Amino acid sequence: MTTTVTEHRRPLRADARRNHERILEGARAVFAEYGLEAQIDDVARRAGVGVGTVYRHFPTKEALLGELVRRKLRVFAENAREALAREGEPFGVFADLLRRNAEVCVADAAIQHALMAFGQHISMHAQVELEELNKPTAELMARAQRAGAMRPDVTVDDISMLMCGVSATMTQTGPGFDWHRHLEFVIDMLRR
Amino acid sequence: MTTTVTEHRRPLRADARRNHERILEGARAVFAEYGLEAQIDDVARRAGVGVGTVYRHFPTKEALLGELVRRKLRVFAENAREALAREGEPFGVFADLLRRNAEVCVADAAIQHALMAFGQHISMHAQVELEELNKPTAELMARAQRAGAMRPDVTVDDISMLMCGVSATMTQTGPGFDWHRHLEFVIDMLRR
Amino acid sequence: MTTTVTEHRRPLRADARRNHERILEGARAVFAEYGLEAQIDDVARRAGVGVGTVYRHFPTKEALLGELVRRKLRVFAENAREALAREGEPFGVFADLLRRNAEVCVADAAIQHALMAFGQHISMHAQVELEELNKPTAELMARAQRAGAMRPDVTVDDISMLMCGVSATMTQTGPGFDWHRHLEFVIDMLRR
Amino acid sequence: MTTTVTEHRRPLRADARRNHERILEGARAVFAEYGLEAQIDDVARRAGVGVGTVYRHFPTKEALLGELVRRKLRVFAENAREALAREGEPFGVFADLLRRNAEVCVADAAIQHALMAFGQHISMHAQVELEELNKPTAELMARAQRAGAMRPDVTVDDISMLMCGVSATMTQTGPGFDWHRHLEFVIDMLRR
DNA sequence: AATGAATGAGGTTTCATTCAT
DNA sequence: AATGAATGAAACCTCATTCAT
Repeated sequence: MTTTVTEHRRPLRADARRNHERILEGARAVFAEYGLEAQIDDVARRAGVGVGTVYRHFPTKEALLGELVRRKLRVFAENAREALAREGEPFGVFADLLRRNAEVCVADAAIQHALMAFGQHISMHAQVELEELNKPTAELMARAQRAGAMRPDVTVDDISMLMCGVSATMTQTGPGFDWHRHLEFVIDMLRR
Repeated sequence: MTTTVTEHRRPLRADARRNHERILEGARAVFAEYGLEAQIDDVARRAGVGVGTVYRHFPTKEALLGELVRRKLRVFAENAREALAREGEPFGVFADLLRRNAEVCVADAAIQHALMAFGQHISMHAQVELEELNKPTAELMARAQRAGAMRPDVTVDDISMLMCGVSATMTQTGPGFDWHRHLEFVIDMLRR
Repeated sequence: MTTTVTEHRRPLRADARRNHERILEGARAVFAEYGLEAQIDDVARRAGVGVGTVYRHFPTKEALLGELVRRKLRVFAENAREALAREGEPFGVFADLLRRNAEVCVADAAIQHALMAFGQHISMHAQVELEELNKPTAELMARAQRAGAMRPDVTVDDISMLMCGVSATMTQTGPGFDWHRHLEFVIDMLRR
Repeated sequence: MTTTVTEHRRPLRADARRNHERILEGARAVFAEYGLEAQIDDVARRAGVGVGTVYRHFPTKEALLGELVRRKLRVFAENAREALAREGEPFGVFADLLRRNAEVCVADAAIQHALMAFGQHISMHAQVELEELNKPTAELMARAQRAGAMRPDVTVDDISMLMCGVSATMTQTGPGFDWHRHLEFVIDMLRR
């Protein structure tokens, strides 16, 4: 098995790096459009490369999905760090972070499906990214809790768990289902 | 297209009825064990019948899943009607119903996956069962709301939506994920 | 293997005989409509009996087809015997027989397909009927040949062969294909 | 839908072209040996490739059969063009063409079956090839007719039709069936 | 004798992954 | 490093035939 590019063993050639991006973006697009059953061939076509190239960059379909998930988690983390740098009423800042990340999620709900389908495996494949997300999040929560604006018994893991629930609503189109509403229920519940 | 048994055109022969049950039970078991990608052949083997028999009863994999889902919804509805007949503090009765139904869910979380995977389609295939569930549930909620123990703006559809979130936690095994905890958060949300 | 009804081992009960007819007629109809890939279930449904009943009467799909073919050959033979009894110019009488039998054929061209698909097997399954057909046909041909109106080198087998060709045109819908025209060519071939 | 090779979108890679040939040849062989019910797996095995490869080249069994038929028609056409270039008594040249093409046919009579089974569809899938065949054939016939050696009322379409009849004899093994004899009847009939 | 449910070998097709070019 | 053709293990589904009722 060859060294995967994502492990950054050595700096990539410029064109390889460009392909890497195009594949990831293509994957995001086709999974968003056709769901997880989209085929690697579709990803390749969308990315404008051959299947072989996809496999050179990601040894397996699961690995590709995994990277998409990790990317998303990195965006979440980035947003969290930004929130941390922001001035303002702590609970409001935190609530806005949840709203913002939810918007990121909904952009391609299929990745959400991936997150679910992966189930237990995800924590293994995104350990690092999860921690990078949890660190600033925990700090934001601590601030809000110290200010007496957030339930003191809620933990970062609870947030992941509850937000997974909100994501589930995104992929579901039940009668009267509305993830914005779901999210506001969650935020309300966290308050005080 | 052949008449599917589920349409109850005519009373089934004794052996057919028995097989129908065995198939459904077998399906529940293999989906619980191997997830949704379990194959019809596996279902057949587990049920102790030939593949053809499975296809005679359920023309397609989706139809089989659909029936499993409907069955589950019927159990939910049954529990709701029982709760309605029960004496006691309205909110507590309702909360217990949620807890009880959640336990039913977790028995075979894979069906939950099906519920998710179905997404938008489910409401079409389980219209009737959903209504049978919603009727008593709405009545229970109205009681709790009249007693001032439940948020007055919550609707039955909200309950479905929030419980789907809880189900998502069942299928996910994140760090610190605990659906009991998720459920209690939800119950808290609904209070007053 | 059970005794097939077609072998007339013992007189059939009235209802069995009726079913036998209905099955044969149903088979003729569905094979004519859907071609040879029509299923035994279709035959049974059309005949208004269960599959099991079809199998009681005909041990196999091929046997059913075989009987249909034999029936057709019996009609041909019947027509040939009638022609033999008729007065008139020998070649004309013979040509009319061919035209008449061709009309019988076209009624359900699918049986023709069966005749073709069977290929080499048919002569084994319809030996008797073929002879019953060939006897009067040979006599008719001899008359025409004695009268100097038909090529003297043509044999009964040639007629079967040439008429199979005409049948092929019936099942084929090529551009400009017209079995009436094909048949008249054949009749011309035979003349003097 | 993937681009089928037969559409000649771009020059095939050397190995793909080789496989294309091998598949076609394998198909010809197994259909000749086992008839039309030969399976794609058999074709693949005979060609020494995987099933997937067969499906990459021909999206469906019918497509594969179709190409075989078209190939055969191209050989017929090629022979017709050669005959056109030949010196000699026009009717004799034409008769020899029929004999030659009949020999091509008999090489793998199963394709003939395909031709029949296709029935009405064939003209749609082989329009071009049919015209390529009909053009020189019509010219050869015109010559013979102008020379007063061929019946003036026969058309190219009649030839197709009559030759289909001869082909039927090839696939049938009735008692006394002999396609050479059938063909000579046809040729005789066309004379003058 | 009739019924139709059950059977399961067999058929077509898909698609993640490998490998020759 | 890139390409896309090749692979073949599955997956789904059909249907001639058997067998319990």
